[in-house]
Amino acid sequence: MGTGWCQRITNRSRALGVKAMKKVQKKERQKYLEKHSISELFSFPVEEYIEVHEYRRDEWIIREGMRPDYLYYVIEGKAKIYMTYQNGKVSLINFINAHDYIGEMELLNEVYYTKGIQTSTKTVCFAIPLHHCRNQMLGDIIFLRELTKFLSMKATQMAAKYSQSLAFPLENRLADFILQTADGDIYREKHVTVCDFLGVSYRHLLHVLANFCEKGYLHKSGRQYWIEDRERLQELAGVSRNG
Amino acid sequence: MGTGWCQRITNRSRALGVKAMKKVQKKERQKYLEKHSISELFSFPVEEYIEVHEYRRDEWIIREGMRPDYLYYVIEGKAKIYMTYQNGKVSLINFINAHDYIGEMELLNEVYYTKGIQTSTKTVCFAIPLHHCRNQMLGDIIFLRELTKFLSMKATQMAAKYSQSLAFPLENRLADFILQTADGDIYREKHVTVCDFLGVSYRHLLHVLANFCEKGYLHKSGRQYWIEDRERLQELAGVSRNG
DNA sequence: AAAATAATATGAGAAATCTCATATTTTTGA
DNA sequence: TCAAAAATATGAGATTTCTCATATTATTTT
Repeated sequence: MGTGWCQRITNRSRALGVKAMKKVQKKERQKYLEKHSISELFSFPVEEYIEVHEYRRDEWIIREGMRPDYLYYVIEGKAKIYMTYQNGKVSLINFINAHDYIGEMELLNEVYYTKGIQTSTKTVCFAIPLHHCRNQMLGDIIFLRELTKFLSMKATQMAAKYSQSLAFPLENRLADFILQTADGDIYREKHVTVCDFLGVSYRHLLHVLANFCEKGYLHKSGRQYWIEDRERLQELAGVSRNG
Repeated sequence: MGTGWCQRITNRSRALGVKAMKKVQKKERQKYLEKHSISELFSFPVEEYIEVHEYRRDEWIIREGMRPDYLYYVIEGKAKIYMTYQNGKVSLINFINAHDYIGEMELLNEVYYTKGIQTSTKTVCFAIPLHHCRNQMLGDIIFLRELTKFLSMKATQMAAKYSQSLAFPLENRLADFILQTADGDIYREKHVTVCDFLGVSYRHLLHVLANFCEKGYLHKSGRQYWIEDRERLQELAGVSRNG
C-alpha cells in the first residue's frame, strides 16, 4: 500500500522510542479505583492486586508478539489493534475503547499470537497481574460470564465487519463508518487511520470522500466534513447492515 | 453479485422446503452419547437433557432471525453460517465443523441477531434445551471456561480473516483457502461456495484459478485441481498470515 | 428418461481500487 | 523557532474485480 504504508511505518517506528507507561500510585490510584469500580465484575478482591497504568498518546500497551503480563481493562482513552504480516504490511484491525479488555486472549489461550496495541489518546487501564490472579480469574464464575459476553460480542462484531468488507464497496462501508464516528454532524477522523481501518488506499478514500461531497452528502470545510444528507448516508450504510 | 447471487438464492429457497430434522431416540441416542461424550465439558449431568438432532444435507439448523431453543454442539458433519443484508444480498460468513458450538450467542446475549445455519452434509448435533439448562450452563465454571476459549478463538480467527480480506487480493486468500481445504494434493471445493466465502464474483474466482493453472501452481483435471507447486502457493498464502 | 435446476465455463466491457508521482500544509521534536 | 516528519491533496495509468450475456455439463426431481 504505497503512500499509506510508508506513512504508517514511519509513524510507528517513531513511536518505538523511549516513552514509558507510568504506574499510578497511592492517592491517585485510589481515586481511579473508586471512580471506576470493577469489583462487581469479580467475586474475589481483585482491587488489592490492580495496578493503574497510564499511557501517553502513541505508546504501545502491548508490543506485537510479546505476551503481556497483565489482563488490562480500559477505563479511559482509545487505542488501536495492529497486526503485521510477513511481508511487512501493517494493518489496523480494530479500535479499543473504555470498558474493553486487552490481553484476554493471552489469559485464556496458551498459544496465541499477540497483536500490537497502541494508544491513540492518553489512556488509563486497570492492569491485573496474571501471575497473581490468573487462576483466580479462570475460576471466577462472575468474571467468566462477563468475559464470555464480551468475547461473544467481539466475535459477532468481527464477523459482521468481515462479511461487510467482502460484500460491499467502500462507498457503503465508509458511509457506515462516518455515521459511527461522527461527532454530531461533524466528521473528522484522520484519513490515514481510516484508510488503514477500512483497508483501502489513501487515494481511493479521498476519491470516495470527494464523491460524497460532489453528490452533496457531505460538505468539506477546512479539515472537517459536515454531514449534509444524513438520510442518504444511512441508506448507503444500511444496505450493509442486518436487522 | 449477478450470476452468483441468483444461483445462491435459488439454491437457498429450494432448501426452505419441507425437510425436517429428526430427533434420534433411545438406543441410537445412547450410542451417540457414548461415542461423543461431552460430560467432561459440564459439571452438571447434562446428558439427561441432551437431545440428539440429525439433519440432512441442506437443511437449516437455525433460520436467520429466529432465536433457537437449544445450544447445539456439533458432533458430525459440516454446516455454513449465512447472513442476509437488507438489499437481499446473502453472504457466507463461516464454516462450522465437528466440535463447534451453535447458538452460543443467543445463550449469552439477550439481544442478538441470529444468523442462518445450513448444513452442507448430513449433520448430527447434541441439542441442549435452553429452557431447562440455561441457568445451569451460565453458572457452570467448567462449561464457561470451555466456552470462553471457544469464543476467543472464534474472535481471533474472524479478526485474522477480516484483516486478511482487506489487505490482500484474491490471489493470496485463494492460495490460503486451497491449502486449507485440499484433501492431500487434490482441491475440489465447489466454486459457488468458495466465491461466496471469499467474497468475490464467480467470474473472478475462475479467472484467478485459470491463472494459477497457467502459472503451473495447479493442474486442472475434470472437476478437480491437483496442487502442482505447493511451495509457491504457500508463499502466496504465507504473505497473508502472521507468525 | 425427460425436464428442471444447479454448477461450470468463457468473453468483453465497466467499475472499483491500487500504485506511483509529486505538491502543499500541518504537526512534532530538537 | 526551525527543520523534519506526517498528513493532506490531486492526476493519471495500471490492476483487480464486477456485471452481463450466453453456453455447456452435471445433478436432482418428477
